[in-house]
Amino acid sequence: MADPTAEQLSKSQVARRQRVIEAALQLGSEGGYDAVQMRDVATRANVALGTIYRYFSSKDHLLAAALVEWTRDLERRVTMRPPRGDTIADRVVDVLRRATRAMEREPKLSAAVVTALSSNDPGVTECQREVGIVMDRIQGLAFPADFDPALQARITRALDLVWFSSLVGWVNGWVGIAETGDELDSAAHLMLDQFG
Amino acid sequence: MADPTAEQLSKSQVARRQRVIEAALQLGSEGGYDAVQMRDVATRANVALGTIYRYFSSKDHLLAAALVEWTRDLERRVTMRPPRGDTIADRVVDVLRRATRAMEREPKLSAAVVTALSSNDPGVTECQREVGIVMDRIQGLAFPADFDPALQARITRALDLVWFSSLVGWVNGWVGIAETGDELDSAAHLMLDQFG
DNA sequence: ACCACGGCTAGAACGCGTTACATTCCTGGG
DNA sequence: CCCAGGAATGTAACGCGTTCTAGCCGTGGT
Repeated sequence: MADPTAEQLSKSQVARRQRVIEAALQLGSEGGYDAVQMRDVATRANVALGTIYRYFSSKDHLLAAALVEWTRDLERRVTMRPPRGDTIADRVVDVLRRATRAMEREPKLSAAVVTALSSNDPGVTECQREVGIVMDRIQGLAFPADFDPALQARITRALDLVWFSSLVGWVNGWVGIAETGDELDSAAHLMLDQFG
Repeated sequence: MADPTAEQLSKSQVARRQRVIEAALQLGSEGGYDAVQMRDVATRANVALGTIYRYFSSKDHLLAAALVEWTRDLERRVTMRPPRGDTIADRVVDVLRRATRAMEREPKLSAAVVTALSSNDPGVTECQREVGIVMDRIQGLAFPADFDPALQARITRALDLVWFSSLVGWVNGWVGIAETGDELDSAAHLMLDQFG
């Protein structure tokens, strides 16, 4: 079943699934996308190759699922230590730059999961949606409570798109990590400076 | 050589290269990315499999090169019939929507080339850059001549990123084509309504 | 305690991008 | 006109994601 959220998994099954994700994370952080080879993941997770495909519909789905976990971690961290800055734009940029910095710390792994996220595998679609939702929530922490929700949604959505493009550009080597941050910065200010 | 722009190609070589691209376009428009199989491209272009790799470093590079040609066509069309609209935002949106509509007419092919464009193949990087440059020029047609160039570059760049994300979202089935247009619309207005 | 059933395993097999190799063709310089 | 050398051909082979098969194991219902 490609969609684990719909099923009741036994304790050992949850553990197996987690072992698989962890194996993928390890291999990915060591050698990037290409180094995450399904046979190696299986070996390292002490699982049969076919078993992986019972939990994930593809290699990309597996890596995308890992990114979902990562995003949730980020949300936790940002919630713990809320964004700093005088203006909305500053706070939004603060949040997005924190996300970028976290990825910078594991460049190979980040490249791997971002690559996976732009696959058209159906299993990935749900992960993509999930990541988008969490990113929206995270950015929401940078807005004042009385900000017009519809407007906030539009801005947040646009910044999600810019963020995603920037990441893809970075992992594919089109731009350096610094430009990535600058582009986010620029876009956020273009959209937000006109408001408080 | 993966970079045909640097070399002097004989007449028959140019023709061969073009046959390969055309074969890829045909297969792509019939069945999308997966249907563009290198062996089939070779057969249809009356070329040996290995020959394709003399001109393109990968399947993705081949498809990306096709997109570059497509983008140049778009530029020609937009130059012929300049963007319409009262405000800058309207004109920019007009241009971007025209691009989107053109893709809508060949959904399978568009999905194929956009997929290729987000590959991390080194040969693709140059195509990506080229597409970006052309898109910037096209958008430039929507700005008045006296608009601040630095500001225009920032806005154009951000819209490129939004455009790219939207396309990826569309070809991967995350959003419908209508939302794609709306997202561009929204972002363009967010950034441009504050100016003329 | 037993049986049936569904998940798990090991491993083979398939598809397609990519590469390698031997051979033939074409072209431009002597 | 001829020859050297790069380009093109046809085909086999490789790598890795994915799928398939056959058999084993463990668990939950009777």
